[in-house]
Amino acid sequence: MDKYDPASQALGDLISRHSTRLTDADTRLLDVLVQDPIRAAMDNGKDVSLRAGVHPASAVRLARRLGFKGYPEFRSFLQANLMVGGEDFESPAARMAARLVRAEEGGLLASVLDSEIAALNNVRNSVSDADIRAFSERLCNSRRIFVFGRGHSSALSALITLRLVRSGYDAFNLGDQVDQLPEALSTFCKYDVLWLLTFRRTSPLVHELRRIAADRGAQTLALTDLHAARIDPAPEHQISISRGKPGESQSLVVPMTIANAVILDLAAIDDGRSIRALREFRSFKATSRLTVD
Amino acid sequence: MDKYDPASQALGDLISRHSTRLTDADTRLLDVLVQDPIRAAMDNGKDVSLRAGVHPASAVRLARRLGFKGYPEFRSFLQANLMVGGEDFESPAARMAARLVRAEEGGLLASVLDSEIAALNNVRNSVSDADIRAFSERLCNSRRIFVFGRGHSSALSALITLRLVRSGYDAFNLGDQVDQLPEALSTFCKYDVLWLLTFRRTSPLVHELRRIAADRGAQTLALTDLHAARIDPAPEHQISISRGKPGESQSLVVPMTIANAVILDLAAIDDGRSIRALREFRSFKATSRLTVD
DNA sequence: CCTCCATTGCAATTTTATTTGCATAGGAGA
DNA sequence: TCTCCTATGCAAATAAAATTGCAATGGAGG
Repeated sequence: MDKYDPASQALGDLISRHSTRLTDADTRLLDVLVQDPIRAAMDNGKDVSLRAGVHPASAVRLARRLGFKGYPEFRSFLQANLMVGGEDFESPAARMAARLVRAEEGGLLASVLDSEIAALNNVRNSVSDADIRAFSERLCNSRRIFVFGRGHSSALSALITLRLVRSGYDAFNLGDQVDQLPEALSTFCKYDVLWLLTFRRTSPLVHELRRIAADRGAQTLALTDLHAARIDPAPEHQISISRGKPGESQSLVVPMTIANAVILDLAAIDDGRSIRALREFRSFKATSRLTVD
Repeated sequence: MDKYDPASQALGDLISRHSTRLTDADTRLLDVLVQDPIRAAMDNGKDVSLRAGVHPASAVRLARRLGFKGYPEFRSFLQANLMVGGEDFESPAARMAARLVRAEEGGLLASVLDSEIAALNNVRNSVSDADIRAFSERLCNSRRIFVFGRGHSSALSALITLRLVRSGYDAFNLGDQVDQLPEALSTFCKYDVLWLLTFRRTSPLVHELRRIAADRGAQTLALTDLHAARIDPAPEHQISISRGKPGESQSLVVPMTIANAVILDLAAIDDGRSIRALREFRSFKATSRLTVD
């Protein structure tokens, strides 16, 4: 890595240009600032000066000496410099703006693609591997899995169910059998897992299902967006997707991708169960006359 | 007052824990915070709320709802979180090292996201706006639309059908009614459109459907990947996705995104038909007791 | 249609951060 | 030693941020 931290670099410039006029308190402050540019960019003048062992007034005076109107302006400078360098520091907002510009001059497809890509990138900020693992672990330890989604989400629940079944799990798509819901629900037990999918408005049915699951001790996993997320009592684990800016993807791409990650992780932790089931399914398909796929 | 250990609790956890009590203003704020965690950690409550388009008071209230004593304490939490989870910080070298380590020892979600994003980017090379338009024009001029997909694709065909119906088109998911296939097919006519979805292996059923459509003069649209068997006779229009290297995304994200683009384009060329139908559907949903979504 | 309740914005208030006037300490030069 | 000058801390003043009471809004349920 041939680059220095942009903050200390820019600050270094500033320091050398004013080096003749720097006092003792200034030096101690700058030490602290250079040592930890991140904290420096976040902390207020009081905290910084306390850490430097000088009076808050000295922080203000340093800022003015360096040519800023006051301490807040100095801190803004420090913050701006933190973001300048790394390509991964380009703010999501800036990235988004760039994409929007491109979308305007490009066609419809490009703009849809950009929007989905932006949404996927946002997932990095709101979902962690630990979330994925929490889902897959509960699925792995379950006896049966019930998946439920209405509206657009029903397509997703069907897909998830299908994939889980192919991975060797006893999965059921509750959306397929709304008329037999009572029958299915009456057998809920604490070894079962309920996987809810809900975005935007949350159907009362979802609440009812969650309540029943809670009563019978079944674990509930919820994949939702921030807008719809109001399930009570709270699910054992919930992944909430940030809704993004208006006009940004509200498609199922993001939840589907998260579901895919969960199912993939499941294969990594279930000691070959998924792999074996998939292999078996494949060979069955090859020898059977049924044209499934 | 609940305490959260910054080292182990992510903002995402926090959100799911409290998801039952999140209001609309909360959601908008959290969106802003999640989208740009770095700025979020630096900005004060006023700036954040302005960017979220809500009143500063709402920021305070969110912080309290999440269990902090006030906004400053919440911001401290955000800052601490950045440092812990944030390979973003430290020196650039350390940042890079941390990222490599993470990529090697898992980062499952990141790798899934990367793979999907790469696949979406590939679409730019293999699909054009003209392709999208070819699909949407034929759909627009059709009397009825029959959508068909098997296996994983059946989830996609269900979704496409649902969206077309909501956009005011007479769309039918043939996958839903395999047992009534003959009945449906016998009414095929030249004003109908058959939309086929097939990836990897192509089911004989698909060939049969295409043949029937050809016999009866119905137009056929096919959304496939390059691995799918050639359909004979060739569909009136076909979009073939190049699926990347093995191991790269074979999910439905790409075809779903293309379908979304088609349906979006449809709304752009059908003189308000889609828009009106969607509006009507929305108001119907609002006044009806049915909990569809 | 009305009532009740939750949510939100506004405005007033409190709290915190920043700035400045002033006084003192230490150092250089007459 | 005295004077002048700069740097610093202290404390008061000012500005900004955070909080809270209150009222208006809108939606759910009677």
